[in-house]
Amino acid sequence: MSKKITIKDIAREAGVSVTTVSRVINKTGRIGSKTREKINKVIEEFGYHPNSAAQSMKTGRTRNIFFVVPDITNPFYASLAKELQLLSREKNYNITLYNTNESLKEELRAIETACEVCAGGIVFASINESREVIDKLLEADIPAVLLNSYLKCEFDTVHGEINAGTYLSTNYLIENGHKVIGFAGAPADTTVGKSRKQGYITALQNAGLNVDEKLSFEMGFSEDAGYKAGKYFSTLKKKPTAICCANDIVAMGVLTALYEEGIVVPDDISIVGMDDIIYSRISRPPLTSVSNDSNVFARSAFSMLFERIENTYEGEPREIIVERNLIIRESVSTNKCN
Amino acid sequence: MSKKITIKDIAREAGVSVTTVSRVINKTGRIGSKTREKINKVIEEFGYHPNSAAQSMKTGRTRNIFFVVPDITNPFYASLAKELQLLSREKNYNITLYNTNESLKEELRAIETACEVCAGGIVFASINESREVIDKLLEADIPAVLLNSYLKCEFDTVHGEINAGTYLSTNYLIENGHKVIGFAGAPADTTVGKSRKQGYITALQNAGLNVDEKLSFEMGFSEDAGYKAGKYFSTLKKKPTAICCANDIVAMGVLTALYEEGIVVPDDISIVGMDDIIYSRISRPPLTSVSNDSNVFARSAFSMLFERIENTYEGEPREIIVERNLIIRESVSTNKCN
DNA sequence: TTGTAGGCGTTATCAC
DNA sequence: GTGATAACGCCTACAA
Repeated sequence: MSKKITIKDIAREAGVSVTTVSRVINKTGRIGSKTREKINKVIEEFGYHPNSAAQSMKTGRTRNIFFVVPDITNPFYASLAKELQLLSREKNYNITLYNTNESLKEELRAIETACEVCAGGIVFASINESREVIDKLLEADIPAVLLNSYLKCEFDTVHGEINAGTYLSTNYLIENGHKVIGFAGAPADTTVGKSRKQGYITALQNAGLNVDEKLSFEMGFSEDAGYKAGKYFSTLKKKPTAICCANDIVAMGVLTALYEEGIVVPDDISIVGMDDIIYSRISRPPLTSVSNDSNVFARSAFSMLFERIENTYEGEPREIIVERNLIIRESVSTNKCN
Repeated sequence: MSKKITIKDIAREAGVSVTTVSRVINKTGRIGSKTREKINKVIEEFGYHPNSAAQSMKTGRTRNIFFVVPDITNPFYASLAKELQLLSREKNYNITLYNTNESLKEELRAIETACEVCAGGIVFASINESREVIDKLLEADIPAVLLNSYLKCEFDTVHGEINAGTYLSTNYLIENGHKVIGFAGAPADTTVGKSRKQGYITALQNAGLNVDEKLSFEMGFSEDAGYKAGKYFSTLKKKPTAICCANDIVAMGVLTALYEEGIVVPDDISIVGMDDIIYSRISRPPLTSVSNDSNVFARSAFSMLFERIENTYEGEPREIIVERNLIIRESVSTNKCN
């Protein structure tokens, strides 16, 4: 914007007052159609755009939504970001990306920052729900929606069916005759981690199978954690015949470790992942996984958020549950009976 | 920020004028150390943060840098975004994410949007350089750095060695005895696409090998494009013994198609990728690739951008060239002589 | 070294 | 329907 043209220039040029111009920009109040046309023409002609700093100084809000994520490098969140940005653009909003690295401190700081810049909304994704975050969000008084939070709270949330993902995948393993099943990946001290572990345990228990803590390797959601888990399992005398992984990235790490150890998947050990990231299709073997549709997350979050922003909905907090489905590929051996 | 505290509140509480407070905030002008301490204490105590809308209304700039990318879903850009955000946070800047989907129209719109919100800087990544973008950037008059642009222009740039990536990988293929080598992926009408193709061609020519257009399948940087390329190559009577892929994602698609067709990599056909995304390690076989260090990109871009923002450097446009290295894994058969 | 006052571009509250 | 005018919170000459 080389020469800044303001609402005043438009008003002068159109021979009206700034008030009137402001009114047609914001579509507020009644305006004669001839006046409106005239003004719109001038706006068009001059390529005028309202200065958003000035706008938000008045309104105390910017057209800017904070997207707070544990790790943008995770394809699930990257896709989410992409869709969110697309949706936001249609409403003339921008997306501010805030990567927390799964740290509570950063999550809190993200909210503070959102306040400082008067963010118009927050889409908050975490692997660990905490009352601290919610309180801070409340205090911030910015419309927000929580992703992957199972906590009952004051905000709209969208999440997968609780515990369902690993339940589905573990159950599939059981159906295929597996009885000694390992669990890899999720950090034990996070909400999402606990939930994933619980799905695994429930499936085992429902089938009357033992839960053996030696068969759980809970470290983190990274490929590195998966790699270590794979190494660990390969040292066991009584190896599992299958491993349920907390997400696909972890599964990839497990795959790499097993490959290095000369263990063949799925012939020796079966693997299931979770999230169905696009790379699960191209792994060898293609990874059986559980869907976690980022676009559904994005759209649900977005529409709820905007109803809050535009005061279209002011009722009780809502909860959208995203269906999960087993995606069967080739990383699980069938009819294993040992 | 429930109750908004302003600079006035701080001034009143500290028993000084707003000017003085403003001065200590912006570290401008001389302030008595006792006064400064007092003010800082009050600021701390009240948890005061300057309203950035008001600030930028004065300065005409926000602490906000636009990160414009073709596709945030590409791990290279996702890592870049992560690092960029980390760096920015230290300077109290935020990252606005703008995904262009490789469309010129969106790229232009991104720049307009950056103007509207008075962005403090732009990091612009494209697979296609165009004078139009550069002119718009110039007109926007916002400090900017270009990623992957080889065009000599008015902005600082950071890019890999021109044509070097595919030159390196193709050459490696040649060294290992391959003579019939395909090229997969890059869209022919983009700068980056052309550059990658050129590296491939140069390597061939240097080795006195024929360039056969039938062995080029130029479609796009997506996995899907790679998949189609793989299918295409598998239908050829005279199949290549190796394929140079324009990036790793394309290579992944090729791998999938070849796998479906029962063609074994690297025994039947060798594959090389490019960018060394983390998933190339976990593909089967692990993919031989060429490094493209996103962290180096991020840090170089960031430091140059901030020197512009802070007027620490005002000289000629600079150009940072990021070294590329061949990463040898297992997707290339050695000693192929046919 | 510190304070006073004006203005940045909008929107909102009045009047007309 | 339309127009003056007062904020919004901050920065910055200019004064003292």
